Amino acid sequence: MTTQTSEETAPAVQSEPRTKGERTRERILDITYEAVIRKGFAATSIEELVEAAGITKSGFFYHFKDKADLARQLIERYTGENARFLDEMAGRARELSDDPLHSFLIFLKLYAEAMRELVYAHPGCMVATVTFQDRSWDRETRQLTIDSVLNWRGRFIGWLEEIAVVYPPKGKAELADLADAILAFTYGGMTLAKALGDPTAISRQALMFRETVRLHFLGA
Amino acid sequence: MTTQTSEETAPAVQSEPRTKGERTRERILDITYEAVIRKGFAATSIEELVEAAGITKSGFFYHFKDKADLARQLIERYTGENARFLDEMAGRARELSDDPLHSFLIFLKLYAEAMRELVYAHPGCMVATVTFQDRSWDRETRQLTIDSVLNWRGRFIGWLEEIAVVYPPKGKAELADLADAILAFTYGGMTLAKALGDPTAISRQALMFRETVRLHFLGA
DNA sequence: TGTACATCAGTGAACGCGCGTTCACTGATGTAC
DNA sequence: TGTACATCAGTGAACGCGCGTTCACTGATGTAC
Repeated sequence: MTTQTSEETAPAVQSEPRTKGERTRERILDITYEAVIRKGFAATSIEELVEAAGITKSGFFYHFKDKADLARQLIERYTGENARFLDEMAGRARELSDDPLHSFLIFLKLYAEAMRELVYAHPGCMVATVTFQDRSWDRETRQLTIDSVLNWRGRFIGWLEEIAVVYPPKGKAELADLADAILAFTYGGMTLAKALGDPTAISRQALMFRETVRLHFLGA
Repeated sequence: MTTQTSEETAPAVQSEPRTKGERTRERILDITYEAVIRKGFAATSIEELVEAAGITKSGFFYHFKDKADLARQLIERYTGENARFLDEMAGRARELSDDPLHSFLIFLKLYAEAMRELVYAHPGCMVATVTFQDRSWDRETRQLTIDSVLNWRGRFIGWLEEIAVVYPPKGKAELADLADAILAFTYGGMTLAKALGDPTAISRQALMFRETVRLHFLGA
């Protein structure tokens, strides 16, 4: 019974899961994500997850070895999703201009626009949650998020170096600090958005940073 | 027995506690702060706190009505400490210059310097932890942190308006967005500092923002 | 096309441990007369 | 200066509940022959 035709609340894009088990697993991860963002990992019980997912606790342990395994799979999924999200945006920006500076400025504009809607749904949110929050996560899981941060930091630095070749910087700031600023205003903006209840906080910070980049490479 | 002469590990400044009970209460709050920053509130048990404090669980309940009461007292204390910290810094900056812009730039410099050492010890850290993290905190407690954020946001906006009277802005950014940026790079910088294991992240962001402010009001 | 077996995707009941909380009691210190 | 009582700052033992985890079992689907 209760064969509720759960109307396919598909989790984003990514090759839609084939088997029934896959779908259940994805559903649990969706529910977990939402709960962890709201309350933290330690405060999220398996009991509430399985109730929301419409299975039993033992069903949960069919899909996940233990709670730490759930954490690891969650982070793997969302660092991946974050990477795809940024990749696609960077790719589109590169297509719209051959000039590295202009494509970077386009990227920041696209990013600001996307952030107006995403905010909490944004997978990068998990990074802030993990690094900030809990030593509930095991070492391996924390390392996954750190790696993803370092990866994108490195790519932003590369992009900025590419720009600096064409446009010798007018400002004093280090390129690494500019790259860090993207990460900083994203995580800080999320905190602010939550505290102020204003989801536009991140995109406004993104546009301010865009101006900083313009001034840094082009001058006034 | 075990009258360990606990060598007075004084908690910051603020009118040192007179009675024995006061000292114990402060000690518990110190220990709680450190644990919450590391692991989150839900993941922090009363048992571990009292063990570190060297009392029994029932001793804890002499000082705190329940766990939510501990949370509330913790936040009250650290929003207060944060306010005093910023107040003193703003006060010193105002003393060093009568000009609102220059005193603001001095403030940012002082802030950047202070952040090089503080990072995790910084009481503002609790804001990020509470707003980001846990719905473990009750409504009253969350409101306390939101109020403190809004309070400082308002003061920064006021200061920037004062500057704008003397120095008509050259840049496009809204003053409110500039004010938000201080909060954003602080919280974002903390996330970054933790993720990268680099405590200088915040102060570098502070100095970058300082440049942005300079350009906004003075031009290139 | 039918039967045998294997795998998938779970169920249901029970477990032990730790956690927040309570409650009756207590030794040390402070205050009144 | 000594006694009576009150308050402070806890202790120790017990509680029940929820949580993560296990284990034996099961119905539905897939595959081999």
